[in-house]
Amino acid sequence: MAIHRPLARSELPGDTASLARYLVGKLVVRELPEGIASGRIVETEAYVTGDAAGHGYRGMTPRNRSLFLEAGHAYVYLAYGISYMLNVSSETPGIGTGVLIRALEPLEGIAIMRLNRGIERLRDLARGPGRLAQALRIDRSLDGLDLCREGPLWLAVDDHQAGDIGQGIRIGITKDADRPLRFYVKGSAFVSGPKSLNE
DNA sequence: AGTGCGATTGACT
DNA sequence: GTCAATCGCACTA
Repeated sequence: MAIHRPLARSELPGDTASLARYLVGKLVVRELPEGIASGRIVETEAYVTGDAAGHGYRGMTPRNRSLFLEAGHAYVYLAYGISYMLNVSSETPGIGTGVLIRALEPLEGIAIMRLNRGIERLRDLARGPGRLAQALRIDRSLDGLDLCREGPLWLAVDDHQAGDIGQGIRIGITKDADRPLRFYVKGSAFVSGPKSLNE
């Protein structure tokens, strides 16, 4: 497998929804003591300015401060006391917006991911934000990390041709639930969510 | 200091 | 299909 070139901060689209679409087809690369684990992003969601569903909606707090970093930093939080969620901060410093990475197509380090998840089935290793974080052993210790440079976790380009990208409503939220801010690779078996939303 | 609630998952009917 | 698990944290007082 070729060396992974990190995404340059300068090439990230400036607005959150555009970044969410842009990240579909890019790579998430995780360096672990056992080796590299990586996957292709197949599903994202944007949490934009003025969005009641966004964690930055009510201003900065100890939990969400990473969301207010300049674009390309990790915001990791624990959902439902059970699952960690990986987000990429977007826009300019002081703006609390970001992109949730919801699903990956596993590429490298699949054996590592299987161990981290405790399951075998390839399709379920990183299909869903909590599963993805578990597969890559992502937790709050990675919160605030710069994802535009090599390190324990980063984003990289992929020369693979991305398939058609669909757009629709986000999963699992109750506020501002009708906004079409979810992006996914049409027809991918590695996308989460109900079949009716993945066509 | 107390309370209620999730950007989910997996187990179960 | 339904539903409980589980806990950090934002919010109220």
